[in-house]
Amino acid sequence: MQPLAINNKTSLSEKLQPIDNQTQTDKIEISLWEYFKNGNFQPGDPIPKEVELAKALNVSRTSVREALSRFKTLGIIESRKNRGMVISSPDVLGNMERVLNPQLLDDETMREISELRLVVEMGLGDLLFKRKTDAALAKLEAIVEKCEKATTKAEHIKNDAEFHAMLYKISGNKTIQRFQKMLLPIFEYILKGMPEINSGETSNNASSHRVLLEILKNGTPEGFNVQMRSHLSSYLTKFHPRP
Amino acid sequence: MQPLAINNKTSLSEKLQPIDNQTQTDKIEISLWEYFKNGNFQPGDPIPKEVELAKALNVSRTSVREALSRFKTLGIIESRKNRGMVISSPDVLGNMERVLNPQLLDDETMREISELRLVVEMGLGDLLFKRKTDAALAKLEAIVEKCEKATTKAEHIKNDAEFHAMLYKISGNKTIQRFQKMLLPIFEYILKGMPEINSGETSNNASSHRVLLEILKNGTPEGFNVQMRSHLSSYLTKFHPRP
DNA sequence: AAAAAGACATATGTACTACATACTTCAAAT
DNA sequence: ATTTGAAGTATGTAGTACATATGTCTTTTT
Repeated sequence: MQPLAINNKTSLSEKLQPIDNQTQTDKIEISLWEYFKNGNFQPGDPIPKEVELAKALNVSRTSVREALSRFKTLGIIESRKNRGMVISSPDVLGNMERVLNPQLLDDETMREISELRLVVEMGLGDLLFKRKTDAALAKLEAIVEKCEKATTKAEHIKNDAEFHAMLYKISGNKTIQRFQKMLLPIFEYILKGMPEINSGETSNNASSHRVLLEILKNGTPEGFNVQMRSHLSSYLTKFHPRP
Repeated sequence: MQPLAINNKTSLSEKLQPIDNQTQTDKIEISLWEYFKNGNFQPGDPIPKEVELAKALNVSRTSVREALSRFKTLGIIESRKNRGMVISSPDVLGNMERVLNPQLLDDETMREISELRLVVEMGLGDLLFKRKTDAALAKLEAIVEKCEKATTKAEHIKNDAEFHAMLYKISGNKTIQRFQKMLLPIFEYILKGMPEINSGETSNNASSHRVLLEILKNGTPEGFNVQMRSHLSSYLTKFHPRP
């Protein structure tokens, strides 16, 4: 009945390794990771059949399937009916996209993501100058003109989105383009929670767009960044007003 | 035996919709998505038991488990032995992280990711000025001094990484910090494939770091961005030398 | 009466079996 | 030679049984 003598000066977690709390499937997942890594598998390479893996690992096909299912979810393997399973090239952003849901994320994370969005946009100048073409600039100009003609608030918002979307397109980087598009809903969700920002600031966006366009045509990356910073500063100063 | 009369002028794919090629599990996944969305589920909320879901959807528990397994992999739900399953707050970057593997990604994607990394870094100025503290600047200065004293190439590389890591830390945005850290291996992998870049340019990094530090202390975000751009320009010009 | 111990119930995890389905391959037929 | 058909194969789905961990309730102990 006497309790075990314990040295209270060292934390328990230092002395006690957590008992094998991993599920069978977790272990299999780890084993497969190692196997794929060491085997130097590349996209297109076939992997052994489920039953073979089950036998080799001495576990049931059920558990192997569950582990493989995780890889499938991440897009690391693909399976077709008879061909078996093959390593595939995952969609880097796809997994993130499925999870970017305001309902699920906490506010802090979403604010940080919104900031990231702004940071990307502010750092975009060089790519734009590197990749801009006359055709692209013409399209951008058309959008700017639409911006200037817009009257309702809804129009302003829509055109603003279009303007920025066009910028990403000009960047010539599809990953960045998709990334920004993904982040947009989060950004807007956070903005909705900040009433101060929705006030009349939409009107000067139009002129600001015109300036950005002109700089992009005849200016320098430095100038563009400066202008973009002031274009977005109203957002940035509102984020994270913490000490 | 006579072949069916076909209007050859319109392609088959326009007239024939591809047959429902979704697997049972796919359908269940979609149903569950809807169910979660409409049910306004939030992290911590419990979801029905596997058998109940199976009954309600009129499918086997096996398939329901596979669908749920996908949500678990994405971090949208968690399961504990008897408590059942609960909605959870997913790790936005975690899923991306598991997939950022040079072995699996194609070169184009990795180049785009490397560019994204640079873009983020170039857009970071404002956050740094917003969040910098004397303590943080002191730490940064210590790193700069280490940079200046470094002699071997390995030291240079290590110190350089440390300098930039400290910048992200100062940004006060843990998501961005993690994001950059994730992207680093891809960035370095791409760099390895560009021999021109590895040449003597490491030496002037040290002085460049000193300048960045001084600007961060007494300068402006604009000035910082300009300097950071020139600090990174050697990388940027090498990326994507396409028409 | 409070606390500890034990028994029971429950939901997920694992295993095994059986069959369905889609795709490949190869042989036969026209 | 092209098409048709049959057999084989690996994944997908279903169902059953049991293991295991956790929570709950009851009983016992002090």
